[in-house]
Amino acid sequence: MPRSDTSLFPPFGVTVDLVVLTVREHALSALTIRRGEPPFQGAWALPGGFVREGEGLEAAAARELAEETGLDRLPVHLEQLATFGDPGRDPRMRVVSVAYLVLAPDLPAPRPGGDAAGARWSSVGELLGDGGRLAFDHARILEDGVERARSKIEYSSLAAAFCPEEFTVGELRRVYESVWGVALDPRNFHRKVTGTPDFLVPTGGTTTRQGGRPAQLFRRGSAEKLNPPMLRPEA
Amino acid sequence: MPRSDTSLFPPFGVTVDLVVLTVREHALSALTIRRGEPPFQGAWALPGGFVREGEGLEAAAARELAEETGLDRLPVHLEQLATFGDPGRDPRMRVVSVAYLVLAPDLPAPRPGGDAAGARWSSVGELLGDGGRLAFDHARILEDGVERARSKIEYSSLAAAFCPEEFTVGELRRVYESVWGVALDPRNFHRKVTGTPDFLVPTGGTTTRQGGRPAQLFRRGSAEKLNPPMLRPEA
DNA sequence: GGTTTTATCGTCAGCCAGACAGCTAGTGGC
DNA sequence: GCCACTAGCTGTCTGGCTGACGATAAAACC
Repeated sequence: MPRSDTSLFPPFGVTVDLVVLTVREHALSALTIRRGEPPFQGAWALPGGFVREGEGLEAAAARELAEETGLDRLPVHLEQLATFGDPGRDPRMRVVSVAYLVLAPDLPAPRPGGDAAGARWSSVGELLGDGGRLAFDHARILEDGVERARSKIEYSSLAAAFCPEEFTVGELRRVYESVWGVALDPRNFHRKVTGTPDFLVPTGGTTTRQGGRPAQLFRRGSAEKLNPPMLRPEA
Repeated sequence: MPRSDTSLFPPFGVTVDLVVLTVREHALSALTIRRGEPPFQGAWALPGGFVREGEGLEAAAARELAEETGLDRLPVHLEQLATFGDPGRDPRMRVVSVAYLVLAPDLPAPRPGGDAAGARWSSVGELLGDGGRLAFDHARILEDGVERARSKIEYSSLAAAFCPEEFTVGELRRVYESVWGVALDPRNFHRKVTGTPDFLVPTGGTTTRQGGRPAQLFRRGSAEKLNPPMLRPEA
């Protein structure tokens, strides 16, 4: 079975699929599009599409993200998630899909592009519950993306990717609470994040957009890892 | 650009590549094969090969592992690592490679199979240093696999995958020391691993194969996560 | 028997997280 | 203006865990 004889091996289609997560109204939410064509016509699916000739995988993911959401030049986080290639996962042909995870701040309503008949944000609870039937194996992909996000904010500063450029400690705490689905003690959380060097940089400004006493505004600091990590309550 | 029109999109070759790690003689080592055919004929590379029609990705990885090493039915750990698909990474055609990570106990010498002209274990230090030139982008893949292994033994019980079925606390400690390249305090390590519930199960036996006072033998317990994690010294 | 090697048990101080009290400074109702 | 309400911020205490390291135990080698 010489590896160099490439003609003996079957051609695959290669796609990228995007798990785009944000926090909206206290709920971790994912971007979905309504499919305009078969298969799964009319069903909701993760945005994605075929990788083009001569195009890198991450470049394809960035292109699809821009096409589906108009998210260009926005400071979002994009990383490879995993690859799904079970035979039969796409009824048309053998397709291997490289999934990417995108973490974004709360965005304006998405504008459908490409072949999508619609686009919207839905809470991952609904998408993964009984009601939401995602096309292909996209429920599985979404699950993996959600779990990656949940575990990654423990030991990295990635939670700030869900926040606008300037944010308060309380807003950051509500991100953690929404992603993990738990309540955190505001005082201990404050001590933790302000005590980690280079995690948050005060901008000097304050805001009262959450009501109550004015809160200091911060920007993301240079620290990328959280050591020791933020502990997720076991509950 | 309708997604359903599959004929417009270029065909890709899809391969799996394996980062097979073990601990030999106090050094984290990886399995490499010598390529018998162009491109990179005569160079060392990670084992791998094309995914077959109708074959799942993980199944392809398991098949290649068995072909290259005869590692069948052995209790090794296998997980997907990442996918590499830069245009031009394979001079023959557009190839997307799904890398898998395998953690195995110290094994007998590998027996080359398939199209390999040779197979051997080399320490990752040599492979990634100046001397070792791996074919394709395999150095990058190996780096990612090593980093995954290093971080994963922090918070999971995966380090035991490098040990034989029965092992001592000291042997497990030497695994951590070899993978991280640091020295750990034997007393604190002993307290940590024996104090974590369901991590180690005593078999009742003892051994002196490491010299010194006889040590208790243990088997892997049911715990898969280590909470709180084993801390890697920053040095 | 003495030395060496490795395993195992203890002790102690410091750091950190969880629990929780108390105070501050805005908004909005009356 | 006063008062409730909300949210931010500071501080204290305690228990658990880690790192540093002393001491003992049981084998092999000389």
